[in-house]
Amino acid sequence: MSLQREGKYERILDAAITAIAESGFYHCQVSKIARLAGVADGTIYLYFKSKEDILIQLFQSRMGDFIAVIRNKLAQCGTTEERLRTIVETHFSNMEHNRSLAIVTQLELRQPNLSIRRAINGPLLDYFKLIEEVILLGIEHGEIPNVDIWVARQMIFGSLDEATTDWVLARHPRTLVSGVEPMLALFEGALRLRKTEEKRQLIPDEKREEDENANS
Amino acid sequence: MSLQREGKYERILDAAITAIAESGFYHCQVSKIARLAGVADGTIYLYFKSKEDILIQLFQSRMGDFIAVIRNKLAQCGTTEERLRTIVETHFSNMEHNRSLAIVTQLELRQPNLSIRRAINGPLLDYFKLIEEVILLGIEHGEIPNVDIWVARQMIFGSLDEATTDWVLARHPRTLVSGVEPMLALFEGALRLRKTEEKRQLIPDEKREEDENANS
Amino acid sequence: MSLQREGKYERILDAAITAIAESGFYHCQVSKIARLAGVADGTIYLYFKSKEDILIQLFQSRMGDFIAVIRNKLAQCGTTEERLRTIVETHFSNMEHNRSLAIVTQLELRQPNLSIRRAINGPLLDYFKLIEEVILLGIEHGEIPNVDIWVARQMIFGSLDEATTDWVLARHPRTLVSGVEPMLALFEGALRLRKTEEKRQLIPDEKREEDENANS
Amino acid sequence: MSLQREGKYERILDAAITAIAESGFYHCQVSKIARLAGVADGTIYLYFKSKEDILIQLFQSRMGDFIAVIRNKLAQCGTTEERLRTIVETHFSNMEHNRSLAIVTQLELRQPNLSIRRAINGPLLDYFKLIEEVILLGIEHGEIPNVDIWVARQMIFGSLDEATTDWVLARHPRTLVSGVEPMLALFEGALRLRKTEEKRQLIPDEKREEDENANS
DNA sequence: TATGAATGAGTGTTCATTCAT
DNA sequence: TATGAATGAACACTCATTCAT
Repeated sequence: MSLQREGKYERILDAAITAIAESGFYHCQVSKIARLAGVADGTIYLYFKSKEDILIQLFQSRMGDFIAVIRNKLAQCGTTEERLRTIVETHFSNMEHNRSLAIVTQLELRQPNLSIRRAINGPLLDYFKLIEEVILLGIEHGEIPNVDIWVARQMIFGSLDEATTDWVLARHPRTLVSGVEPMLALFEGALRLRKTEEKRQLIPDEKREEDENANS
Repeated sequence: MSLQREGKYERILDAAITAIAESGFYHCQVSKIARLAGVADGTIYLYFKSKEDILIQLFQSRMGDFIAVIRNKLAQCGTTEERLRTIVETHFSNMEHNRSLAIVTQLELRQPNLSIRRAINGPLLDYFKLIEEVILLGIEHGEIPNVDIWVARQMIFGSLDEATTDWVLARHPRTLVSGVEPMLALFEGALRLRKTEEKRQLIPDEKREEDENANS
Repeated sequence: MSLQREGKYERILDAAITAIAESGFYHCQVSKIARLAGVADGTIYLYFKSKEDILIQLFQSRMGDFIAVIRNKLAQCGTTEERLRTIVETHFSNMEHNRSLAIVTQLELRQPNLSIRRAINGPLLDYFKLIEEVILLGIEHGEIPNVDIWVARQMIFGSLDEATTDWVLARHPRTLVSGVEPMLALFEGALRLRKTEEKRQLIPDEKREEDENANS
Repeated sequence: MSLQREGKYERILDAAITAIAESGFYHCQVSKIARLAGVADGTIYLYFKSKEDILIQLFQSRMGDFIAVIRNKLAQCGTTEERLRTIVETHFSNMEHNRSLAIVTQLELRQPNLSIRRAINGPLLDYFKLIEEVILLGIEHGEIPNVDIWVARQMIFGSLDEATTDWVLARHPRTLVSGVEPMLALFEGALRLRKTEEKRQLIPDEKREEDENANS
């Protein structure tokens, strides 16, 4: 029974992603979501308080999953370079593999509606914190000079977000993941990332100077 | 501000910015805009085809002004460093001095609605092109290595946009303009900007004037 | 314009009486009232806050008229007997001549709904006060012994009300006005009404005693 | 009150009285009745055809009890005075001791809904007949002059009903039973009741017993 | 141009009832 | 009998747009 409940809950959420991505939150009728989910209109209200609540739970659930995945991957990274790469790669590939969710995230969730904003803020701030932790760790490890963490986070998230929106709006035929390397290069430059090869103590100082020259 | 003298068109546009910033595009009634503008509901439809059309013309008009201002300022810049500074400063100060417009721009214009998107794309692509030109010029002048212009533009616009959204949503008490310097530092790092103070010592005045002419 | 407004207001009220009498307040759709009134659904909401508000204004308006009529007639009565007759006659004939309004009054307005109750109480209490004033005047004039005014009012209104409900529900084929004389006889007995022939000073005391015997 | 031992039918009926008295018939959900009764929603439909049927059976059951009680008490009365007193006292005390039932009876049962009306009519007409029998007996016994029985019944029931509604709506802080004596005085006056204390002095005991047998 | 009363299509939500278990 | 998740018909109300003045 509980399994069926969960089944319907997820089906409604998936249907909502598709429906909202197609028509936008305001133009998408609850009955359309119900039809896509294969349930009756009224059934929606056994799982969600209101139409707005669908949007909120949708974001909290999917963004929660997303952050959990990134956190797991980050735990296995040894350097800031790897961590940045993990964030960019996971962000882009996740969005690319779930275009409807990306549309909802990039467009529909930018609501001025207060209750929606409040509900969205939680998971979003988690993501921000995660990015900021990576920067802070880089500074502590001496990989990054003392940058303004807040602004650095704005740059990283803003860039990923804009690239995703660009892709969602199909302003450009490129795949999202094709932007991973150039984006990473920009981030490393912006953060003056000192590649941590020396940590492994295999690389002589001269080599490092070459790298720095290449970067400048 | 003389309510009687300004054209009704402008008054309706200003009223729309205020009203939409307050309640969001979908929750803001045409009659509210009319009331704020001091005109009858029907009058709106003498100047605008539809409610949607208000949003579109609003963005086109204000974004057009914004781009014109930046273009003017850029014409007077001699270096990529100055040009980047101009963009960041103008973007932030414009948004900060017109919070309602910023709210509309940052939140309300992210509509998946196709006709709105199409109408918004024009001015936005102008802005993108403007940023890309600055990067391209930097590359041509040897101030910037060969970066992926597309991705660089995504980073610059995305960062400015995210910082503005952050400020609009008051996630942070800082003023927007306080982010100018750190943001610029990041951009310069990301673009591996070769500061052109030395350059000037290498290039004769005549040459520099040619560059400036090319930019104007 | 104001005339047209009033025209529609009244038309909606009349339509509501008919529609509610037919189907009951809860089963009667706003669109049915609109159709009967010859206006669009939305027009209703230019004149009334809500469906409930229609019921409230309906009662306040019609009951107000009713009380005004009775008050006028009472002002021309010289004796308690005449006043009681006026109340019974007016109550019955008004109801009989406006069956739909009677249905609404007798059945639909008995709502436990608090806001409806509150709105109804005003005019109803006016009517109660009017009845109580007649009784009080009778006591002051020595036409009625010292009865419990509150309970006397309950009896008078309750009897009129029940007779009206009986008639509305067609439990009996009699006309309402055919009940005027027997009802008056009951009221006069209940109130031990001393007929005020003596006031006219034409009738000797012996006659009065006969009357009293007949009444006992 | 042992929730487990009472039959579910009775528990549902009691729950319905409480729930309907609180929110009114139309605003009271079947699921609320089920919750109060401690049964599942579906269980209601094992005992009742529909929500409407609950109201109908509720009235028929409770009103049937009420009439049976009055009939029993009336059988023990020797005079019309006693019979009237019995009706008024029982009516008021029953209502006062079961306020929720009174609310349902006074407010919720005034439904124009035909099927409800029809179902209610049965027990109500029984009550009416009972009152009319008392009046008729009074006339036959010479205690009451020849009054219009129909109208007299309307007066008696209407007065009791209005007093009860007054009390239900708390328009007055008095208890209901405090109205017994004044109400009785009014009824006796209205019916020109000839008190039978003297009568008993005229009639031998055997005769009185016959009367009582006739009544039972 | 300007008005604002009137329109009526459109939809989120409720809740009595059913039925598989 | 008993359950309670699921159903889906039904409806009050909103608001962008029109048009007679």
